[in-house]
Order: sequence, then structure tokens, then C-alpha cells
Amino acid sequence: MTDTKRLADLLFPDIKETPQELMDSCYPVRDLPQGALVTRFAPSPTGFLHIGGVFASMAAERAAHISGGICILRIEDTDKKREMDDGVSIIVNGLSDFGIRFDEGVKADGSESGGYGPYIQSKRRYPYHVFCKDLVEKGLAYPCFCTAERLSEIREEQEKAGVTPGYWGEYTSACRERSIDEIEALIAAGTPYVVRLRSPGKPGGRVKFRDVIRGEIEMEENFVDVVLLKSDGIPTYHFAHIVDDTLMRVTTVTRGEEWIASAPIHLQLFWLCGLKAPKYAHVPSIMKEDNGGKRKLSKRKDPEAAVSYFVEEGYPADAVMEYLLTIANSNFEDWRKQNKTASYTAFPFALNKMSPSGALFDLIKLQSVSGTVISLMTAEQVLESVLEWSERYDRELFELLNADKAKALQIFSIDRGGSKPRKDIAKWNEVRAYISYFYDELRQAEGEALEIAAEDQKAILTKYLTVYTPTESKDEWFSDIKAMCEEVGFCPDVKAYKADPAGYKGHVGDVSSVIRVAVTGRKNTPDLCAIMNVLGKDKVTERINEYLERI
RNA sequence: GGCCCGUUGGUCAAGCGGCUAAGACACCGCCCUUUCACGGCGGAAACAGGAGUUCGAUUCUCCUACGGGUCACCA
Repeated sequence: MTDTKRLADLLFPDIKETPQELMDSCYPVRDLPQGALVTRFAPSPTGFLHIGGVFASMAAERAAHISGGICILRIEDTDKKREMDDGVSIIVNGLSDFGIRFDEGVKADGSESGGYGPYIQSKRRYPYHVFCKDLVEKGLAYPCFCTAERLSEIREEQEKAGVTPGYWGEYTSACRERSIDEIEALIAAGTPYVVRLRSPGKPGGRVKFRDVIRGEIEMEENFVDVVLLKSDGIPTYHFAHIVDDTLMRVTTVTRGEEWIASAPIHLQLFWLCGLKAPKYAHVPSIMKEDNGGKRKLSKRKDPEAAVSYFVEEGYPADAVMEYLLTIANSNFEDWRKQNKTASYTAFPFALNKMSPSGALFDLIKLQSVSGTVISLMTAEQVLESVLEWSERYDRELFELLNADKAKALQIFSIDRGGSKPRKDIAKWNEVRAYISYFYDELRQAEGEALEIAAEDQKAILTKYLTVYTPTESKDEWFSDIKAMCEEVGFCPDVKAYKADPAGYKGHVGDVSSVIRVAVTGRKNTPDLCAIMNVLGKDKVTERINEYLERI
């Protein structure tokens, strides 16, 4: 028996299978249509869902589904230190709120679905060890007994000498060349160890690969004996990535651009394991404007880094997705113009059309996208969404709307549904202010002030009270107002007024404004006729009388 | 510091050797209009800098500057 074979059995006495056997028996090639992508999103259960995570997972999910493929949600919990109790459910629920659906993997309650699992790394010890044993047997990996102290010594030395830090070259000699007997004794004595890659790389060596988003990338090859298995037998990200994405038959790895730097390690690992590397798509980070510069959105400094921010503010999930799509594929906006009412899921998303540079997150543009999304909703959809949102974030508003849904529906129906819908609401937390004048409970006592003389306003309103008759017809409603204009010294026709401004105190628009302010307290509102119909004659009269007393 | 990625109007961005350098958001003006919107029309606004390759560079190469990332028994 060769030494490496002996070593492999010593390190992994329970492993009898080879990687190939494992693959053949449990992880068969997927039966998918030509060109179908298998992608995955693989977060750590830190309990914090970053908007960049939504961006990356959206790219993975869209790319898979538009190609007729599969998208997997895998949990990377190989580091227990960063784990949080309900970390998994926060992430899964968070993504699901945004309409990102996975075909396989971990669900919110921690259960799993799919035939290529388990999908939680801490439950995948066995396959990792199968692959690791194979590497040891081939002489490509070895146990390292260096202590943390020894490692930091090495680091200091290297820093002083100005060479690349890391476990490589001459610094590995202690463990790389240990005899099998020595190792056996150390292990028998219970000495902790990690398993390291015996990297064949050399400083100055080059690797090339093709990134789906960035094209050709050339880098220095890996020459560090990176850790494959930590002392507790759990793999590092690098090794887990190789094993998982191979076994799960992932075709395209989408991940943050911060991983580009370690791609040479991964490529080398795939090569040494005799495996075909997947395609890589390194998606750009989402940036934030900061003193004229750009920087990565930070979880500490920027509230909008957490997706919970968008939920709390009341941005519809679709709006956030649409916005993200506009920065992911710039042709999305053109497509949207051609397909105004289609679901964004019909958009032919393409990874290779993503821009390689990090986009600034533009809240203003989000507002605009969101306003459009909401303007296309029906009153019923709006009410339902507002109810759902306010139940959690604005109890008072919720009670009010819920108490009289028919009225709420009437309110949300105003100026909605036509070919030119208003875009007054961009997020649900704006609804309260938008509809406040429909409810005495929400209305501010003082309304906005008009620049029309008080006595003229009084004349207008007093007169209007005598002619006001509720009507569904906007034309009738408006002709009533026109008809009374002359009597109070205002011009019923705007053009005529402009031709002879000296002849009148103002025009019909001014008259309407007075009524508007008296009834709603605002200078700007949607269709006033509709508003008055929602309020009803009694309330309108009451408001006008109240206003009359005030001025 | 080494290695890598990036740099077109305020922002997001088309462009892939020859264009008056698209479009969207924001901004300004006009039109429509009972207000505000919506919509329509129009305006201002950009290839980081320098060499080179070429008949011709936003586009290809190199250098510089700036921004970002990465160098763990973290992902």
C-alpha cells in the first residue's frame, strides 16, 4: 500500500466510496433541455439579507428560469461563528417576499426539497470527506498540524520579508514532508490538524478563465496550500464550493465580484479533482454615493442595504425587482416600454448583458419605477397591498381602511385605470398623507393657504353652497362651477381670462382652487369631483362651512 | 504593498474601429389642462488623463490617476 493510500485511510477510515461512485449513485446528470442553466444562491445564515444578495439571487433565479433550468438555494453554514438562530428563515422569507422562487433547496422552515441535497453544508460532511480522501490518496492534500501561533509567526516573517503571505513554498516544509508514521503518532496523540491542498502552483504562474459578465480574466495562479478541511472536519468555502456545485450539477456559478480573487484557487481545485469547472458569472456590487465617490453599500451605515428597509418603507416587491432589473440588464427598460403590463418574469434576462461595474443604488429612480408599477395596479390590488403593509407598519391607517373597505376602494379608484394613470404613490408609507383628507382622523386642521382675497373666497363658497348638487358626472359638476363664475367676478373660461386679465378677479381655475382647498385643505389633488363624491354631500358642506368660519 | 476588477452626461446606461455618441431617472422650458399629476414636444448635460496601433479611436495596446475588491481553520 502506498503511503498516500495509507494516509487517506488513516484520515478517513469510514470513507469507502470514490467521488465518481458517489456521483453516479446519488447525483446523476440532470435531464434538462438544451441550454438550460442550473444556478444557485448560497448565502450564509447571518440573519441579514443585503440588497446585493437580492440582486445576485435575482440574477441567478432569472437566468435559470428564463432558460428552462433550475435554481437552487443552498445554505453555507460552514462557519458557526457568523450563524444566527433564525438566519435561514429570515433569508428564505426575505427572498420569497421579493418573488424569488427556488426549485430546490432549503425552505423557510428549514426543511428541504430536491434530489441533490442535502442543501445545508453542515449536513454534507460525508460528500466533502469523500472528495477530500480522494485528494489525499492522490497525494494532492495532506494534514497540517501547525498551530494558530505558528501560522501568525509565518505571517509576520513574510510581512517583514515583503513576500506574499500564506502557507506556501518553504513555509510548508514542516507539514508537507511529514512521514506517515509521524502523522500517525500525532493523530494518535490527539493533535488537532487541518487538511491542506498540496498546491502545484508557482508564483508567477498564470491562469485564464472566461467570466460570463466580464469576459477573459487572467490572474496569477494559486500557489498557496489552502485549507480544505478545518480542524473540525468541516470544509472551507473553497472546498465546499467545488464539491457542492459539482454534485448539484450547477452549470453557472453566480456570486459576488469579491470572489474573483479566489477563482484561481477554485479553478485549480476543479482541475486537481479531475472535474470540469462550471461557468462563472461574478456579479457587481451595489454601490452607494458617498461624498462624491462610490463605495459598497454598507450594512452598518446604510439603512437601504438591508432589504427590510424596502419592506418597511412599503415599496412593492415587484417595484424593487423591476428596478434591480433595470440596473442588471439595461435593455429591460426598452422591453418594459414595449410590454407595459407583462410580468417582469417574461423579460429575457441575460447574465452576459450585465454591466461589470458596480451600480450606484438610485433611490430616486426606484421611486419612479415604483410609482409606475403602482399606477398600473387596480384599486383592489392597491387596497390589498396597503392593508397588508399597514397592518404591520401603520396600525391606525390599517384600522381606518379596514373599517370601511368600500370607501377605501373608492378613494384608490380615483383617476386610476385610464390610459394615463396618476403616479402619486411610490410606496405604501406615502398613502397616509395621500389620502389624509378623506378621513377626519388623519386630516390636519390647518389646510394650505390660497392667495385669493378672503372676501372673494367667501363669495365663491357661499355661492357654491347654493348651487352644489352631487353628481357622478364630471361635466355637470364642472358646468355648475362655470355657471357661477360670472356672478362672483371670475371668468368661466381660462383662455378668455388670459386675453383680458383686467376684466376679472380670476378664472374658473381659481374658483375650483378655492373649493378644493376648502374641501380638502390642499391646493393639489386628483379629480375634485370624484373626491367630493367619496366624501358625500354632508361632509362637503360641513367642510366648506367650517372653512368659511376660519377665513 | 502584490494580484485582480472597474472608469461614457448628476445617476443608470447603449456602443463593441468610421454615428450629429441612443434611451431612462432627475433637472429646466413649452403644450395639454379646473389644481397637481399623467402625457406630448423641446433643452442643458458625457467618452478620467497621456502615449501608441491605425487612413480613422469611446471602441484595440501600454502607462498614469481615481474608485472598488482580495490576500483567514469567514463566507
